[in-house]
Amino acid sequence: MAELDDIIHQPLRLKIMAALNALPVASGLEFARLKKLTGATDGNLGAHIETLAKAGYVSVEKAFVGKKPQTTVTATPAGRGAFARHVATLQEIIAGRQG
Amino acid sequence: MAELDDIIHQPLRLKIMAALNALPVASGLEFARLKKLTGATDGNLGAHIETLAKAGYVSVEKAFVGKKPQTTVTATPAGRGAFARHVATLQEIIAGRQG
DNA sequence: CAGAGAACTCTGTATAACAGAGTATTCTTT
DNA sequence: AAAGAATACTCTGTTATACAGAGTTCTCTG
Repeated sequence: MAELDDIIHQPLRLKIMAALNALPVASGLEFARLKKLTGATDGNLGAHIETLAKAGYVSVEKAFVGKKPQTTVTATPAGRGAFARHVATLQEIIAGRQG
Repeated sequence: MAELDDIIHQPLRLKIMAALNALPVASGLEFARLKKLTGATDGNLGAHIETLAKAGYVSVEKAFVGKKPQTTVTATPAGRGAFARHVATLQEIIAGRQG
């Protein structure tokens, strides 16, 4: 049976990757938006973003916008590829193909 | 964002539920077949089946067939419902609907 | 410099996945 | 009856990690 990507499979990270993957290539989401979207505490969210970044699935850009710091997270091509494969594997399992 | 079913989300249990869900209602799979399908060790597989049984998602029937013990696992209506909801939630997340 | 806001980093707790060892049950063979 | 084989557990110890919340860093404002 097909193997799922452990990095992506965790619910919070799956949500992050799905949200980023739905965006046009090379655009991202801000930390605050992701926090609202996922409902995670900021410590926890930061840790998961780091896990994704270490895997090379997202890139993180920090900047000051106006007077406030802003972190933007963007899916990398590798991240989009891994997400697509993960989804394909999920669909295969869900469909009940028992090969 | 929609919440996933923790019981079902775990990879091994997802595979078990998907395999059982694909069968005609009221038919099940034997322990040995599930073991082969998932690649789990028997201790681990037994533990996951118990978790699913405790949640009311599967029923477990033990019998002797010929000279050998045989355990058959079957998805309950509740299990099928939970699986369907879980899949719907997954699809929603994967589609990137950020509501 | 005090204070505010954003995004961390760190720490401790709790959960739980997993492999592998040992056990119970049943039948077969001797 | 005792030994052995097969199936499916149950138990144990290790390891990983999710998570909340506290404390920290960085920048700008007043």
